[in-house]
Amino acid sequence: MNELLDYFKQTISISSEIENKLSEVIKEKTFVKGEIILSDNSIKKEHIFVASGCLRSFYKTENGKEYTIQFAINNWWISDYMTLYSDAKSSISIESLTPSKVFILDKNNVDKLYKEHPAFEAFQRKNFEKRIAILQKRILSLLTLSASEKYDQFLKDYSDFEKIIPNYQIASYLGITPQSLSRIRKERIRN
Amino acid sequence: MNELLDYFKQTISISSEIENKLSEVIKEKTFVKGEIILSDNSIKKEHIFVASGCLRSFYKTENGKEYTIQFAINNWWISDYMTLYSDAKSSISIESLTPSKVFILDKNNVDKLYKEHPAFEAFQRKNFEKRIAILQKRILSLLTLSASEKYDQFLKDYSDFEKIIPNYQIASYLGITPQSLSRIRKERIRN
DNA sequence: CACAAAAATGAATCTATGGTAATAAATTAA
DNA sequence: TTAATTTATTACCATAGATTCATTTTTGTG
Repeated sequence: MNELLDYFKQTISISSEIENKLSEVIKEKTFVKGEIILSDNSIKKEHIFVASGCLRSFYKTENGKEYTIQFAINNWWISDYMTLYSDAKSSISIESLTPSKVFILDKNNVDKLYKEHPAFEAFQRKNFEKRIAILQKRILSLLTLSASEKYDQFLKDYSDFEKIIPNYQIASYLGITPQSLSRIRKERIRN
Repeated sequence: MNELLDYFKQTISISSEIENKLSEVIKEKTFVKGEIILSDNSIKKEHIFVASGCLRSFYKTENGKEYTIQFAINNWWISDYMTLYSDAKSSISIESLTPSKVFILDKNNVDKLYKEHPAFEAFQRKNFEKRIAILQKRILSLLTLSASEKYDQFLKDYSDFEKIIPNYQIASYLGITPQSLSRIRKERIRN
């Protein structure tokens, strides 16, 4: 059972020839809760597809503070886009918040895939368009919203799995402290 | 003289047949300083390429506050990505900060282009990768940096044309008030 | 279960940045 | 050039959210 192939097949038709090739380059891995999938000193250029479980990508400052870039569940991609697509050396880690199963694709293999199968390129181009819109929206949120409003937005955007994620990580996604988030939550219970 | 064609030709080879087709769908427009290129109630889905001058895209809240999403000069793209690529109705405007010359491509025409000429799709896919890395980087800046540090980053990222942009717009890009920016600048002169 | 570790909450300051308002400087228009 | 308008600066007070530190609650493990 390969959820990634299923995911592709939802949108593009895949010949058995392509399917075989894909199966060769897709690496399936499973992780336990808390396990690190990609560490911040890695130079690996990989695309990560989540089949099950919940993952988180985050940046860690010199003094140990963590900032969450993204959460991801079933059928989401999560990767270190700065390492993948720019020369900026980033220090992003990806960890598994729950037991998880992921499929990992090496950048080189994906690049080959684009060349050999234009349908993948089109597929990915559309994916990227969606991602750009999402990132843009997040930037606007960060610019315009208060802590409480950002939390609202988060609850809406991640309603599917908000409950799995510890509050201190939600706070690190919103750019606020766990204490602030706690205060906001308290306020809400009152009202 | 069509700078957009030159821009394409830097990366992909363009037959005279494609060139003709492109010339048909590329609309050249010039704007004076302060002119609005795309207004926030427009539903137009357009890609905008800057040939000369400096443009700015921004979001305006109900109470009139402006938040700058992006600046763009020569050979940059600037568009309302949320309108282009998601159903989220956004209220983004694009204005010309200087006299400018731009090329406008309708979304439909671009989509056709992808279908008919895979090289464009590949080209755009790579563009999008870069853009994703840039947006990711901005999100990290907004999450981790102080006002002063964000200003530093801005001066680095936009060093080419920092001087053209009024400070109150820089402030709106950083997510701070003009007064705060002024304070930061004063500090720097002192030191 | 019981203990240890991690996470969440709470309360008391502190501080960076916001808001307001007045003035000065710069730009634009006449 | 001058007047009008826009932008930038300054100062003073207000406040959202940070920081610090203690306490409680939850989660994980032998």
